[in-house]
Amino acid sequence: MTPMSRSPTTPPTLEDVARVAGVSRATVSRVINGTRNVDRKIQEVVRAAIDKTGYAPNRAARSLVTKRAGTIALVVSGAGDPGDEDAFAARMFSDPFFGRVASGVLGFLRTRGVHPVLMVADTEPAREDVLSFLRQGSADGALLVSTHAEDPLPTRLVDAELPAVLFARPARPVPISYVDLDHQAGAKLAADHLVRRGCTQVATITGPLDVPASQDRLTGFRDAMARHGFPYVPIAEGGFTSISGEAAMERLLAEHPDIDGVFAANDLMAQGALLVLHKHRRRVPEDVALVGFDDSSPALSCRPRLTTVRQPVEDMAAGMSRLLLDHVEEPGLRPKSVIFEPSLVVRDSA
Amino acid sequence: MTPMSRSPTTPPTLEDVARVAGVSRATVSRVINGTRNVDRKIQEVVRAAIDKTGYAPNRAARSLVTKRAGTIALVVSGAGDPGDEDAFAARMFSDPFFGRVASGVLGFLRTRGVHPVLMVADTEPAREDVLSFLRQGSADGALLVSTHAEDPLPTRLVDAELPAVLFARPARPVPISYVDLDHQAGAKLAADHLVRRGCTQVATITGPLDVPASQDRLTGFRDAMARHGFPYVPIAEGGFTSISGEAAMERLLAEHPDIDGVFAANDLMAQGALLVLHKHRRRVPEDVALVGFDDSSPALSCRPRLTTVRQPVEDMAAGMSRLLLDHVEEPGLRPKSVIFEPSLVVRDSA
DNA sequence: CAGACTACGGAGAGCGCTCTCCACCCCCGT
DNA sequence: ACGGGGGTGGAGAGCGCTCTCCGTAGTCTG
Repeated sequence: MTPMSRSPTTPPTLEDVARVAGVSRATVSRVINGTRNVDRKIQEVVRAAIDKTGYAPNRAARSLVTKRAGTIALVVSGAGDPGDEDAFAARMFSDPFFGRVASGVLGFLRTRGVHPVLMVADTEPAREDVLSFLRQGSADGALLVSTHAEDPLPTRLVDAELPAVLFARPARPVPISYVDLDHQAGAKLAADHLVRRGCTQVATITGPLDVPASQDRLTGFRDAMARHGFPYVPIAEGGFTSISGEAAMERLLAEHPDIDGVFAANDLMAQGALLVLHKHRRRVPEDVALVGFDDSSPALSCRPRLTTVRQPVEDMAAGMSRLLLDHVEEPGLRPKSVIFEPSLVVRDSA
Repeated sequence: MTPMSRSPTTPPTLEDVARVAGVSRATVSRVINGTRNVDRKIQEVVRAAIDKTGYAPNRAARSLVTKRAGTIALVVSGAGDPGDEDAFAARMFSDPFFGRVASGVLGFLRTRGVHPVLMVADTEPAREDVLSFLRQGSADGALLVSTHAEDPLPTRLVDAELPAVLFARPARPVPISYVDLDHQAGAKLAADHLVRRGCTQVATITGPLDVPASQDRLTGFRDAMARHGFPYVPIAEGGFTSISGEAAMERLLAEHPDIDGVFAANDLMAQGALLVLHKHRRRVPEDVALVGFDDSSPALSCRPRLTTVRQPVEDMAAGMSRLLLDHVEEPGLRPKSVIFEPSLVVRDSA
């Protein structure tokens, strides 16, 4: 009942540390945050007291006054199948691409003491959830990996003046920061390589044509091929999945049996194409040369291993995180974009 | 300078809503949290005021008094390669298995207003980070997906009396809750299927033998084979990756060229094995029947599609989350374990 | 040596919320 | 008519932290 009695289950507070160290709360706070010069000796005493008490600063209390959560939302956004919300998350998270994004984000944030909260925004309530999460100050900003061209979230975030950065340019113009790849340059890399190899009947499997990245890869590929003297490139649209790649390859083969080179707009679809080419007894790369895009894990687990356009996803994710932290620091900052350069990774398939 | 002037950039607080509604802070709080009966009319007035002000409760302030963060840590734990910390994260997150875990966790939490914070604990500082994150009250508990047999994190979590639940039984006994699969039953499913198909020269590619799941799958497989009259089962140890599966299959083929059935302890290794079998011109399933484990995405993108032992990972992840929330609710709760049943998914490879 | 300035510790006011008390009102029984 | 009790709103005390403001001591300048 004495005032000094404190339940042993209650974690130590700044006050406790201050008492043990024989200084004031403010001083302990200064030592912890390094905000101002504190005498060497006192610093040591305080640190000893921290160790002794096992003190850990309470994040909620700190956030309350600093108005910083120290977390950001990592949002995977897209259109879920109504009635099967989990399927969207499952699909996204099993895409090796997302794994690389997460890894890049984590790698960058880990040194800044910021932590990502995983969120899925595939339905309207889920989007509301993201918005209110940010408005509550539970996260200082949002990193958005959007899969859907008509995603309303970027606009809503901008309207609410919440710091946010996109992975990839939005389909419709929104004044928001993003990182992206020079997709056209990447596609050109693929085209040049195919032509250099001597391919003359080249086709491409595109991604869903409502997403800008797919469009750009297609445009870049066509332009480059045209410049090489090939004005016509057969195309088959896929959906960035292995299965859709198979279907697209089947179509291509049916309509253009003499194909000797294929550019698939991502590795997953290239993997599917490979299966179909095997089935049709086309040797890769001898009969048909195949170039993928992304340089994700399937590129390596395929046989032959995929020649592919490398997207520096981890770097892009890190860049996206950096951009977001900038926006969090300085709320007025106007939107920026950072474009990364792809590179060709030559392996066995072309 | 009048007291009513409030910067327009400052988000509205409970106080503001109360003023607009003409009631007290406490009443607004009660309406929002539904903690006590509030007069119908007043409820409506308050809700109108909330809409009008665009109020969103400040999470930090709430956490400060409720001592609940409303978030949990989703920790991927293992041993990183020193000097290349990011590689670990990259590997883990691109494993389709992890994607399913994340998706299951998210699916469960989404309805409870709890959010997962993604963390990697591959190095000592990273482990410290996880621990202090929890001790700071930034998260109410931890979900641990451990890949490493000697992972010290579970013990440290228990010692610090922090709520935590593991995915899979820890290698060394620790008084902690976990969900797991009946791996032995799963392996038996594979063995029975292979024998039923008429295989007589059956081998297995195991996971790393220091992790319990690998041991159990091996033991279960051997026992079942023995019961079928096959006392000897050649084994090759892999590392749960596609590459390691290739190497293991090569070894198996070199030492036992007459093999006609293989059980791989996960789909990724089965995928690798498939590549090697193709290379050696063994038809699957005609010459060699192959059964995987997990039923993850590679099982479907392989050709032939993999017959595999399905692990209900999403359900397990949801169960893990539920267990954790129970522990958060009731700190004294003693450890529980929940074991899930596998099932056989018959496709084309066996 | 006065005056001014620098360096550094302490006091105390909040940050926005929840929750315990307390006050009040109205309805009931006697 | 009056006391008791259930239902409901308000007041106010913190939760643990940061940060501004102030005080004191030591240092420098002319």
